[in-house]
Amino acid sequence: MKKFLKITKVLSDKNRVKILKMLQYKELCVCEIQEGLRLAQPTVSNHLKILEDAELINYRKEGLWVNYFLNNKSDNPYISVFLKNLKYWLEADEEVAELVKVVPELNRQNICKKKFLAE
Amino acid sequence: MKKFLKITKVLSDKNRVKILKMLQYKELCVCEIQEGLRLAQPTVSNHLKILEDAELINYRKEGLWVNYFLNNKSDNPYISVFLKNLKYWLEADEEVAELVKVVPELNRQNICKKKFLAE
DNA sequence: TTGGTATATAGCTATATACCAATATATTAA
DNA sequence: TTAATATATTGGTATATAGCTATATACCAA
Repeated sequence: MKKFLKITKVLSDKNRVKILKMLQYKELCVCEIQEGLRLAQPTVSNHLKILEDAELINYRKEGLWVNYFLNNKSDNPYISVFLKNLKYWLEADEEVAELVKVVPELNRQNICKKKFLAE
Repeated sequence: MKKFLKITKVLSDKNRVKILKMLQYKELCVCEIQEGLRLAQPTVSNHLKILEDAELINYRKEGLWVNYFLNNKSDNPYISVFLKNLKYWLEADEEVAELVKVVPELNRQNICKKKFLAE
């Protein structure tokens, strides 16, 4: 029961679901997700930690960047079923469609450069 | 997105999931569910309202009793998929197994009589 | 080492929610 | 109508959580 509730609770937040939808398209680092969601960086990091703790996503480090990706190979049935369903769920959602449209264009160098230039 | 989040939020509470598992076996009135969950009656009513608002369950009135049942015929894919999966999910869960074991024995007359005699 | 940058953690606040007791409502029987 | 009973609603409290700012950590380059 605990495992099931953990997944449903994690999936009951709009921004976490959005992150999962973004990650369907490619591995993303924190700043790219932040750029997509327009949230404060610690807020994004916290959501990622929650998703990772629930084993819905994993990450690999690449220098300063931390790349997050979907845990599509989980042997937890809740996780695999949810992730599979999410692949086609919410595709028609306006907000999600808007969001994933920009995912291919997200570029960490540009984003970080933007931050730098903003000062 | 709203519809999806409503379902996941509703399903992220242990007692609400337990109610759905109980209703797999038969239609139940509020006092029978209360007897199974050992919660205060208003708490149970509130959970039922939340489940009904999310269209995961429906009810029909039968005199003083209100019988709740699963909305297995929903055309909302989130609802139908979740309810279908729940049919076999959590069957091995100890707490759920313990709970559903008593469902066939729940008897509204006895429960209400118990309440009466308890005074 | 030091400086710079991406991410993580800590601490706080505002809001949401699960629970209960008390009360209100709805239905039936007398 | 009045009494009895099953359920719903209201109001209060304790806990959980999503967001933020400020700060710490991790990693790379010079």
